Amino acid sequence: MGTKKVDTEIRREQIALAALSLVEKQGLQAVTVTRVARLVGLVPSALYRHFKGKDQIIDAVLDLIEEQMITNLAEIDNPADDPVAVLRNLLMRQVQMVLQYQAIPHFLFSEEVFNGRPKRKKKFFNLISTFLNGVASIIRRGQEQGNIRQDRDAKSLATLFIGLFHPAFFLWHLSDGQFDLTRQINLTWESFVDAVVRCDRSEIQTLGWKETHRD
Amino acid sequence: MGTKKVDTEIRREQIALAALSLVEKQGLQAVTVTRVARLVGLVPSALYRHFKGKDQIIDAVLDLIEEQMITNLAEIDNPADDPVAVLRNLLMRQVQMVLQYQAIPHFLFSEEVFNGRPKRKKKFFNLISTFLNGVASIIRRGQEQGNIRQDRDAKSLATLFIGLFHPAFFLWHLSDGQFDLTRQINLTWESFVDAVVRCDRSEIQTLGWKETHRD
DNA sequence: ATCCAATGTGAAACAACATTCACATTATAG
DNA sequence: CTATAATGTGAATGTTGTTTCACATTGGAT
Repeated sequence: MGTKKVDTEIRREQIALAALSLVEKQGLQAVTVTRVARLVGLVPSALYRHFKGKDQIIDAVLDLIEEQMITNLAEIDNPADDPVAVLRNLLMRQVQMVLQYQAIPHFLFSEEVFNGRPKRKKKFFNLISTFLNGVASIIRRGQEQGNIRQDRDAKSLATLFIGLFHPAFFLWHLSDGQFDLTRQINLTWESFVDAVVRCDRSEIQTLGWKETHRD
Repeated sequence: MGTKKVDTEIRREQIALAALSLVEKQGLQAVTVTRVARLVGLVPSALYRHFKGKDQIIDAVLDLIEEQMITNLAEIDNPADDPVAVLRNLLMRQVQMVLQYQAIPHFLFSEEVFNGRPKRKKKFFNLISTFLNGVASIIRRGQEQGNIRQDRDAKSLATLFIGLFHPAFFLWHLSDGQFDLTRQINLTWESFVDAVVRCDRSEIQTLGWKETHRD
């Protein structure tokens, strides 16, 4: 049948987006060459004009996600703002991003994407590391400004920050949306602030607390 | 070839364990009827004497994991102990468990296990919920005893607790063991204590802090 | 208008799997 | 010892999915 010819660059994007939407609605196993092709309005073999194989389609989807995450981080990290507010903002962005692209937790919690593909796995690990470093540098700025306690390693606080949404996403994912994502995140955020911001802002101004709070 | 006959109950366990070890070493996609059978020393079709199909083999593996998690929780929750110490203990157990059964994060971060299998997904969600409730009840005890601050919801503190190891497991999983799991967990644990235990034990004894620490 | 490269098609190859089934072997109860 | 139920085997079947390839069509450059 006479399907209009479309430039390969556009087709590549269409294909990646189609794959992404399949992941969103039906999970990763739903991504078959046949289904993606049908969604784009092509015949399976046509995809091979634009991608060498299915693997590269998956890679393209990962690239889409990577782009999103990097953008999120970059747009938000304004050195002028209060670092704690920046973190709060970032947290909300992450939630929003996941609600918009439900495919992301599918990928995050999938393993077939990475297994037996060390290169891809490494690339994704690097992405996460970048994100983690970004968060850590925001925290470090907070520590320098005295908004965030200084007796804790910035990087491990960053890991704690990830812990705010990671399990929440997981539970949300597992419960098919039953779990109240926004509410939970708001609650755990408060606890994060408890842990990270100085105990009493009015009393102690510049000092961290060293070991006074522990026995 | 004359393979010795073995009672179905024992075979079932052998098969489940074989599947588990496959998941550990090569991930979920490595679990094929053929491979499991070879590992047990049987022919693929033989498995059907003991399981109705592949799905039930996966279910059996999930049961193994479930058993471990429940046991972990039950063995540790001794009402006589300091709740904070119990949590610390539980955290370490979780780490130990994951180090021993690497299959667990494979399952936790997998989706093909659950997708299109609402029943299994629900069952697993219930397992996690049970775990979460167990943690929450430990926390609640701590709040009653005054070891844990009372101005936070026990359940959301439990979610925060999960956040201590969940992202760490993920990073560890993704980095193929590069990520220093134990170290990270120890660090985030300290922050968790910061967030959850009263600010200064010597000063405030029975009271939680209400809203004094925030603006 | 013609030609050529890019894009699209349909059929077929093929590989990996799960599952079934008729038949073989083993263990054991009687 | 023998009958019988449980367990094991090998071949076959059907399905699903990826990929290849020869051929067709399209659109634009000349």
